[in-house]
Amino acid sequence: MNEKEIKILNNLAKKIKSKRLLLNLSQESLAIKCGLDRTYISLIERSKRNPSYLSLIKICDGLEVEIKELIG
Amino acid sequence: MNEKEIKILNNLAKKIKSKRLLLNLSQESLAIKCGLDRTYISLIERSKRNPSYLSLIKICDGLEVEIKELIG
DNA sequence: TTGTAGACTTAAGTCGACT
DNA sequence: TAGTCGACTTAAGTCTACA
Repeated sequence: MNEKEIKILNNLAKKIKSKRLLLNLSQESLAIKCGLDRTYISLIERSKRNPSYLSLIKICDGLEVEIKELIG
Repeated sequence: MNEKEIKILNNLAKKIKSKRLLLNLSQESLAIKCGLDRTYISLIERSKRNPSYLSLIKICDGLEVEIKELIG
């Protein structure tokens, strides 16, 4: 994983976390809405994981946003 | 993998393939541009794989499109 | 509430070879 | 040129538990 990729994941992480906080959701409640694991949400928000396309979509659903808002 | 998810991957696959053909690229030449394996491009175009976020970005780079064009 | 760690299962992604 | 297969390595994603 090179510098550019790390930056991309950092950017995604920040957006997910800020959207989650806007909704006043805990990592756990977001995880439940997404159908993903809480520890996994934690990893993503710290740029430790490169989520799959389908996982990204689940997270968008949980955050009630369009994918475009997370990756634009 | 449920029906909805299969549909999502089918949609992605179709868009990738059509963009690739627009550029007159073979799967192999796209794979080289992307830095991914040819057999993997083949799998994605047949909806057999759920690519990671970073892989999606590589594919967009190879296809010279914005991500929004593939997932919109 | 979140981070982290370890152990685990499944899937991503590579590679070589053949049709 | 593209599909497929098998074997392989790495990473995604889950789960329990604790600071």
